[in-house]
Amino acid sequence: MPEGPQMYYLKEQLDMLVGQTLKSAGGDAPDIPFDKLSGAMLTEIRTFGKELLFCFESFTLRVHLMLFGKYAVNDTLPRKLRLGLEFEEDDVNFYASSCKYIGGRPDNHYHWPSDLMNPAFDAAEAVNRLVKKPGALICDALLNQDILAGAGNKIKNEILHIRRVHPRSRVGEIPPSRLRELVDEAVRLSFRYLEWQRAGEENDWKIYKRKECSRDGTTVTKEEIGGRSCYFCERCQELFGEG
DNA sequence: CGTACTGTTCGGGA
DNA sequence: GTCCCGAACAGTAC
Repeated sequence: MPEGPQMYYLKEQLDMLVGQTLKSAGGDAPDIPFDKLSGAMLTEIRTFGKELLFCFESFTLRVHLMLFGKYAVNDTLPRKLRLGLEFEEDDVNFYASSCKYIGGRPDNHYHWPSDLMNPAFDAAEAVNRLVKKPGALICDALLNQDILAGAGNKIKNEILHIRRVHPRSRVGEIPPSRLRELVDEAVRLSFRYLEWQRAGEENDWKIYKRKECSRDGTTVTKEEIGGRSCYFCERCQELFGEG
């Protein structure tokens, strides 16, 4: 369940842990001093893009579900435990995910204005980061977590379709105003995605994994560009430059 | 039952 | 140093 909005939703489901003290921690995640964590109080849960951050007074535990990560709240799954956190009242277990120990508070490790769902997100700054990669394919740049933390392959394909930009376009060939539209759309779609989850609704994708373009009915082209699957409409998405 | 996939990191070679 | 590629990780749906 990897894109930013899903992690944000998971944070909401776990917020009842804040204020609780860690009774024990375990798992096979490397480089985590499990024996030194007990007794710490969870002060806050944050997200940065696709990362979930358990913030304690003097350290932070970072969880990234990658492609196949699984978790269970007040429950276990029949597979190898990567990171298990047992609090006074509740517990949470992570499997097949990337879990790391970060000394200190997360503020020293993360640039919050890069995170699409953070109140501090700065769209103009994000456009500037894009502009600095003129030779990159737009479909790659949108997946770069240093540029837009939290954007995944679904959000990428959807915003390119909504804002009518062909995935093979080079960033440097796209007018900055159009880049700004893509960035703003990434934020908008992230929060819409969050609302779908809160409401328990299915995602209403307009191009991703569809057979026909939801706008004009053109057969959707599926092609691997820049190493990831792109779904797009040859008719309504504009190619900037030679691609 | 083979294939694809919401993701990232690492190492090697040009 | 940079860019690009493939491998590795690993669970489930179709």
